[in-house]
Amino acid sequence: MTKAPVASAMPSDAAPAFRETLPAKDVGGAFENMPCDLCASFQPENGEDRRDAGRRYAVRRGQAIGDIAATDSWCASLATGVLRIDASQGAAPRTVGLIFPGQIVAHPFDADPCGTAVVAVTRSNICLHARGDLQHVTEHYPSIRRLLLRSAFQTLAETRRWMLVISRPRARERVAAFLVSVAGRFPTSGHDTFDLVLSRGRIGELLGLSLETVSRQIHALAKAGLIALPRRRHVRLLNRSGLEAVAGITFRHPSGAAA
Amino acid sequence: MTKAPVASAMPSDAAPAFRETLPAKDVGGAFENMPCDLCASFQPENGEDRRDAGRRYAVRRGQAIGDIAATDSWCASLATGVLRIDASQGAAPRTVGLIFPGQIVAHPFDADPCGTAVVAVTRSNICLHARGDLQHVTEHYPSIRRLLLRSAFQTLAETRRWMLVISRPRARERVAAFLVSVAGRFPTSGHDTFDLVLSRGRIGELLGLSLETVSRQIHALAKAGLIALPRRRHVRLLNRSGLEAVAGITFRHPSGAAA
DNA sequence: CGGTACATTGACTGTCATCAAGCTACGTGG
DNA sequence: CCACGTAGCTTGATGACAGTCAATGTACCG
Repeated sequence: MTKAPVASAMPSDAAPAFRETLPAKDVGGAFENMPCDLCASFQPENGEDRRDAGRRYAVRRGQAIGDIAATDSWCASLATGVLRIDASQGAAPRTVGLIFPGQIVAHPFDADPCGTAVVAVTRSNICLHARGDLQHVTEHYPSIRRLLLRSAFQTLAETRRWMLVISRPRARERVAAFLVSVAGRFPTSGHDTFDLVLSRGRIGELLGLSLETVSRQIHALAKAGLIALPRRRHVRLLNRSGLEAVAGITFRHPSGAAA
Repeated sequence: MTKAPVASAMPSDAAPAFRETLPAKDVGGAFENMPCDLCASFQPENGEDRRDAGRRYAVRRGQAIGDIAATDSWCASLATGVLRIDASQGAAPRTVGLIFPGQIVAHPFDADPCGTAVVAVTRSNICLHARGDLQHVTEHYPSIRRLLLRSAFQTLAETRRWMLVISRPRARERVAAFLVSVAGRFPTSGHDTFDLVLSRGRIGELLGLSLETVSRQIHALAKAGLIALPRRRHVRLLNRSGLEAVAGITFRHPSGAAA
């Protein structure tokens, strides 16, 4: 959690457009004014000032949210893109979770137990509340506070569900569970083809497998006719229920396409 | 999360003594009036009514907190004893986490994603906030609210740390990490001997190992001179730093003995 | 056009799950 | 108090599976 390379663009006003940490040309205007879950819950009729809403940023692939926030305490709502959570337990950082659009990711308020960093896996648009801002908002805005608390417990429950996946003895089941989980996350995946987002190595980290095993299992699932592999990082579901049967779990996400 | 066998003793007043779900003779008076973390944070000087504090219960071994609360939404602070969190992802319930004294355990506010139950591993004393109570308290008591939010993120961080442990390829490391973790939890363990709390089988669930492997690894650690096994479920640390080295992690818990 | 990061494939070894049998501790009831 | 039953634990043998090492292959980047 270094705070060294501060994002190039610093927030200056509260207009609801994504701030840039990218060259301006890379920014699609599509997400400007798009309300994030946190901001959408502001209730002006209750005297809540919309200008206290978080500041929006476009985040580069590989960029850490912590660097943008430039404080040790922040919270963000993900509008588009995918983030990953890396935990560095002393040694090499390992990916321990993913954040998909609609989810809220909060960085521990006081102490960071093991050094976790939140990094953009793809180009992402976030709505960020930095330290002072966040404190002020959670004190005075019950709706935000509720949402944050609820999100925390939801994330906790999901993490526990992942523990069940990871503790499976067979690699096949874990990989299948990962695929089902990611597939269920993409609202855009009407046509059953989706981006795997992570490299084989990072999938391995997440599942507690070696990258070779991940590769082999993905291809084994393809040979079994459950999925197709149009590109290296893309998967098409040929038999979703079959895949869920292998995974032993049906992931159902509140937001996004039904699993 | 069945709500069938409601605890025998129902809360009736707000006196700060542990309510009984046990025959009265089994109740030590030692914990009466002992403040739980949640209640201790009440600030009467700010107009917070201490009578809104949670109700206290002594919980039998094997009893589910959900049965006592008799609602689908509650939160409890553990004074003494150990609780376990069981997640039943469709099939057989598996233990996915432990709760030690000083920790707060909250049951999801609205939806329970995978059916998790919180069960007493040993005889425990808890301070329980049930549904309506909880909502009222979190609305009107900033200190409680803060504590709850903080606790949620802390638990999340710990759960993520467990993911790192579980995803280790070697069984030896996982078992060692479990021992180090439990050892660090007991404030009473000044003499380095502690109760393992869980059966081999449940440890296996938690670590994603078979019970036979757990047994073998524990004995292997004993043969290596890192621990001694005075009784089946008791462990004495002979070489804590050596054990931590095998585990690859030093667990440090905010409350309880230093790791 | 070369470089780099990622992915695949193969061979081999170590570890762990599984099956199976016996053992210990503990509680219950005769 | 002892006999017995059960649940949990230990120990062994075996085979499948996943990690490791290594080499090759492929896409994407400048």
